[in-house]
Amino acid sequence: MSVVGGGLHVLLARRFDGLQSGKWALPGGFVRIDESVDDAAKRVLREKAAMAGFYMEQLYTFGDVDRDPRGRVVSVAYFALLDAGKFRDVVIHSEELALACLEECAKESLAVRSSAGKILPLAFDHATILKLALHRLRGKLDYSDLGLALLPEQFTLRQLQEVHEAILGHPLSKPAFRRRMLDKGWIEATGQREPAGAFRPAELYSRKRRGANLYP
Amino acid sequence: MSVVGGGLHVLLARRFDGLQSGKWALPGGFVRIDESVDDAAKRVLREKAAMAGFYMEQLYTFGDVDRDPRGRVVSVAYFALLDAGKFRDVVIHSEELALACLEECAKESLAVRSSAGKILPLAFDHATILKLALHRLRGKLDYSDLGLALLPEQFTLRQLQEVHEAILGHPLSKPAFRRRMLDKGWIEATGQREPAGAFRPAELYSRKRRGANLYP
DNA sequence: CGAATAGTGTCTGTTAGACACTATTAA
DNA sequence: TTAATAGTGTCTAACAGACACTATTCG
Repeated sequence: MSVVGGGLHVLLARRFDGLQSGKWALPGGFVRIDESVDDAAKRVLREKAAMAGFYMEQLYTFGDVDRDPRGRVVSVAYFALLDAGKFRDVVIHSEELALACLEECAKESLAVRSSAGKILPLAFDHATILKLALHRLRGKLDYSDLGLALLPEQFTLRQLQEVHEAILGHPLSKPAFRRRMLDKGWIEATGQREPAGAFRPAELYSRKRRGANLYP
Repeated sequence: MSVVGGGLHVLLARRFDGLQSGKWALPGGFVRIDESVDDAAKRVLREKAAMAGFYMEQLYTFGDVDRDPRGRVVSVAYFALLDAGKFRDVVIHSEELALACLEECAKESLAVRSSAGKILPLAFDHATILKLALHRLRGKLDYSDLGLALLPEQFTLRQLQEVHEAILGHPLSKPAFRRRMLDKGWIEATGQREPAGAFRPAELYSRKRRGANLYP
C-alpha cells in the first residue's frame, strides 16, 4: 500500500486463468520449504513490484475451506507500506499490475478504482482482506509511527498529515496534529528546508531511529 | 485463558515425547482437510479441555523455518477466553493438563507458574506466543468488551474490575472504572443482586447483546 | 506590498484519576 | 452500632479540537 495524490492505493495483479480470469487479486505466492513465511512475503513483493526498504506486517491468516474454488488454500496475508517512489517501473508500465485507489463506499463496503477511473473487480475473498488491512492500518495509526513508512526519508509535517488523512478518510486539525506528532517523539527536525518552489518552505523531518517503534 | 483468583491463567499440556519431553506446551492439533482453520482451533480446545461457549480469536501465524526441531511446522495460533467454570473437570484432575498462572518477570520477560507454585518450562517458541497473546489482550481491553468473555453470564462490576486488573497487572481506580464501563454501553444492569453472604450485595450486570461487539 | 503556505498561542469542552463521601447489608 | 463493601460527587490535570493569529517566502 502507498499514498498517492492524497489517496490510499493498493497493488493488484490481474488474473488470466481459471474462474477468476479478468478479476484483480492481491499479489501472492507460495512459501518455500527453506524460507520462513515472513521471508516468503517479502520475497514475493520484491520479485513482483518493489525495491527493498518497505515496512511489512502480518495481517491475518485466512483458512476457510471454500475460499478458493480451485482447492484447499490457506493464505497468510501480509500488508506492506512504502513510499510510492519505491515501486519499480514495471508497476507503472505493466498491463498486469495496477496501483488502485482504495475507496470506502457506504458503510463497511469497499471498492478499488484504477488510475483510469474504473472500478476493478476483486478476486476470491480479497475484498475482505483489504477491508481488514484498512481497519488494521487505521487502528494502529495513532499509537504507532506506521504512517512514516509511507513517506520518503525526509518529509514535511504537512505531507505526514496528508498521509494520515488519506488513511483515515477525513481531514485533521493542523495544530492538534503537529502537537501530537512532535510529542510522540517519533520524528526529529533535520534543520533542512523543503526545496521551496513557491512561498515559505516547510521544515523537513526524519524518523528517529532510537525509540522502540516500527521497522528496522 | 482464564482469570482465577485475581491472576491470569493459561491452559498448558505436558509433553511426553521427543526433545521437548517434560516441558509444557500450548494445546494444539492439526487442521483437517474438510474444516476451516478457525473450526480446527475450536475443535481442539473443546476436545481437550473446555465446554462450548468460549470466545476465540486468531492471534498470529508463526512460520519460522526452525521453530520446531522435528521439521517444518507453520502454526496458526489462537487464544480463547473463558470463565474458569467452563473448563471440564479433566483439566483439574489430569497430570497432563495444567492451568498455570502467567507472571511478568522483569521487562518483556514472562513465566508461568503451576498451582503448586512451580515455574513450568515452556516448549518450542511458546513463550513468545504467550507474550504476544498477553500484549494483544492488554491492547484490546479498553476498546472492546473482551474482558466480559472471562466472566460468567452475570457478574458484578467489582469482578469485572478484578479481571481488568489481572490482565493489566496493576490496580485501577474504582470510580473511573465504573464510569468507563457504564459509558461504553457494553453491559446492562439486571436489577438482581449478588447472592450476598456478607455485607452489602453488589448489583449483577450482564453483557448487552446488541451493540456490535465481540462474540456471537 | 500581496498571495500563499508554515507554524503558534490560546480557549474550551471532554475525560481520567484521586479523594472523600454516602448507602446498604449482616451480625 | 460496627465492620465491611457498594456506589457516587466533585476537584483537578491532561488533552484534543477549533480558531485566530504571527512568520516566512517569492514575485
